[in-house]
Amino acid sequence: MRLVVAQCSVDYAGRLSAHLPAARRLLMLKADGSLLVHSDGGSYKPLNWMSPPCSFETIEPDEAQASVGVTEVWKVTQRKTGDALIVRIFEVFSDESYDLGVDPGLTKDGVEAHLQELLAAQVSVLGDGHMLVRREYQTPIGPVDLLVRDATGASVAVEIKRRGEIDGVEQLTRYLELLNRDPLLAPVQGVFAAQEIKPQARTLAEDRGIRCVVLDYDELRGVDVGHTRLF
Amino acid sequence: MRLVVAQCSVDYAGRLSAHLPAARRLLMLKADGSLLVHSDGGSYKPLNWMSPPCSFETIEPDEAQASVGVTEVWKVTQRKTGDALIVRIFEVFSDESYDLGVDPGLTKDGVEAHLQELLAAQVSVLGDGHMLVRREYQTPIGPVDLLVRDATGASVAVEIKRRGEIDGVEQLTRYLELLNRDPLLAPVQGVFAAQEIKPQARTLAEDRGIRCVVLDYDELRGVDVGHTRLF
DNA sequence: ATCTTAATTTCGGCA
DNA sequence: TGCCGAAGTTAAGAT
Repeated sequence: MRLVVAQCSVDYAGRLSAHLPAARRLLMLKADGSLLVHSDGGSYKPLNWMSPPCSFETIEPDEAQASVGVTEVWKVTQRKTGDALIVRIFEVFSDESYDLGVDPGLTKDGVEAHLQELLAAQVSVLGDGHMLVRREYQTPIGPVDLLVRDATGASVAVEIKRRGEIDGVEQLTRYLELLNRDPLLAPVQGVFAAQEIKPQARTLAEDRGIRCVVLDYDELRGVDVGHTRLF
Repeated sequence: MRLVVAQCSVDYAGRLSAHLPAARRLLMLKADGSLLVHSDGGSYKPLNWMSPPCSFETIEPDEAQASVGVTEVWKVTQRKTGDALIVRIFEVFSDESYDLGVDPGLTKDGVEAHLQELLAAQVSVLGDGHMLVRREYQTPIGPVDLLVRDATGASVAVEIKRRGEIDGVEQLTRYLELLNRDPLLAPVQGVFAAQEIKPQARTLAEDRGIRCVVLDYDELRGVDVGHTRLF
């Protein structure tokens, strides 16, 4: 990894056009040729970048550029899409390279799959007497997160999301349409379960007779969590 | 901005849990206290991070940590959400700070809003005799991108996307359902316009009687563009 | 390889 | 400020 702190301007031409006027920035050049242009604020997204696979080359500035103070020009291009990133460097404050090796990678815990697992183990959260039929119940248009039977034995299709938005309601609606054609299952009730449900999604869901259930992750995980604390 | 290259392990506890085993990485500490952990590959997304606003503190390693070689512990916390990132440092290879100042920011050109603007000015692209009624025609469930009348005077609702996927078709379907309840507008024809339309989206749209139109950005922009070339 | 879906999404716009 | 939708989304999993 090569880290360059420099006064520079940046232009991107590809799926859109973008321009960064000259300023002091960090240029991060990764081993795969990709380039990130970071400022000293904002979130993790760079001001501009080029994703791998891409090729890096350094160009001598032409006379016009040199006359306005450009000492070096970087050109990073993506072969496939034709996207190009041009960095014009006016002054370099630091230029260091490091060998970081390959990263062993991240392990995660607590995403949607985990929510599904927890809810499957406690479908009674959805209502007294509910029983799990199957997780990932297969249909021709994709799997329903949970298929459940309520206390009366009626079928319930559950769509689980971390954040419940309109997309999820549409998805569940398509499943319900299909499941309700099956005489062995129909009538199938829909339940939209999420840690957080957006008002628009709730409105749409209820308008379609789909019940909304807000999930409490900590509660699902159990009171006596005993999960490792970091500090 | 402080750049530290170090052998370190990272743990995140917040909306989910995540762990990075010890390896050589770049730690980017921004002026707002936010932290990015980058490896020497992948795209612009860090392996792990903490978004602002957050606070940074350094902790002395306890005996157990010191005994396995931890020389320093960083703790970055977000007040609001309670998220915490813990970086355990084993060895520092470089530690440099730079004053980058505030970035003037990015200017963009060529996104969806621009497509809508261009198409609004040339609705005849949708068919001979088409006339624009309104851009961003308001409905109770959100604005329709373009409301148009065709050569016969019939209403046409246009949904514009950069990339046309199923979501967009669903969105347009909801609008059409609503607009067709209005006797002053009905019957309203739907047009799904995008630079690129995914096969599944096209199938769904056509199945619902929605016409698909592929937009050519360069063509909409006009032949004599005269846009600045980068190289 | 292509497509679908989630994301600690981030980011901008508008009410 | 909160909500909603787009993004040069990126990234992971399934087909």
